[in-house]
Amino acid sequence: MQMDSFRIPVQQELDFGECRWFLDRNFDECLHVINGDAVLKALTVKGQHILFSIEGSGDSLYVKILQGKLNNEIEQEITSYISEWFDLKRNLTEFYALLLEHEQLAYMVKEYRGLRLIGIPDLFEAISWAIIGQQINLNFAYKVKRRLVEKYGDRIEYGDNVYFTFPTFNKLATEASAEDLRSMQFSNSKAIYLLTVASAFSNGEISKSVLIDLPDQISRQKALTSLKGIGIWTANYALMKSLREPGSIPYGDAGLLNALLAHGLIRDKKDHLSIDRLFNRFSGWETYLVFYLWRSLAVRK
DNA sequence: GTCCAGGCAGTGC
DNA sequence: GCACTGCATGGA
Repeated sequence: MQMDSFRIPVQQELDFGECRWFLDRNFDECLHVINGDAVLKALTVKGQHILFSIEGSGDSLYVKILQGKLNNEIEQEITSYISEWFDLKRNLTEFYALLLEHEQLAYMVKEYRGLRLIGIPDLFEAISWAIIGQQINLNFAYKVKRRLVEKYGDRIEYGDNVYFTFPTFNKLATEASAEDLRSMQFSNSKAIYLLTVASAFSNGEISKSVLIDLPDQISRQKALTSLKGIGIWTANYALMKSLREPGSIPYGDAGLLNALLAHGLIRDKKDHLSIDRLFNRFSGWETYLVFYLWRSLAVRK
């Protein structure tokens, strides 16, 4: 019998249930599916359409290939994708120590322990998702993303369901027009932003490795914000989710500000002093703090 | 009708 | 550099 599965050992503290729950949060997510204890995801790996499921089991993740052929190369690619996605290599001890020192936030250690900062390994996807999410509520943002993904992403059918991958920049750069995006309820400007970014990726002007090769966070930020439609929020969101820059705070984020208000950590949304002071206490862990604050906004069913 | 949502570009100092 | 203003698009 063919073994289409493998395990990824996890050395760090991980509560897969917490992560899985965050991946859903009652939103209409189209890029993965929660099925019982498992998370199902489609990816194009080395040109091959792969559908896999992940389950947490003790000190490892159990990955099963549901569609596509497993070989060493594919296993490596998927392993590194999952490792990035769930930030499996980071030791959170220091972050939890900092949280415990904070009166209003200490509870998070107990509540959310083992929740990893869920990332978006594909930089183009991270930026696109940020652009879609600019200044609109998340429910609507997920709807728009679904339309985009269902039209331009790769599809994999399995069982009674269809699974999608995020569209490639080449596909969007060559096949999508502003009018196409408008019909999916992109605003005029966002349609332009997305196409601009797609062609910037397409002509090699920007990519994950281009950014990684830059000397520091500031220059990465500048490289991103030089593109029309990418402001500080979008740039830092992408750096946080895709490059995992620990200090890339998505300043001005509506959810972040609401969470800070809800915890009584700022007087109002312009209380920049308190925000800076808080993040200074979490130096090196700023994005983890942002992520846990976002987590605090989501309500369990 | 009003307010808000995981903002951005432009302007004025 | 910063604060403020207009703008865009829906949803509650």
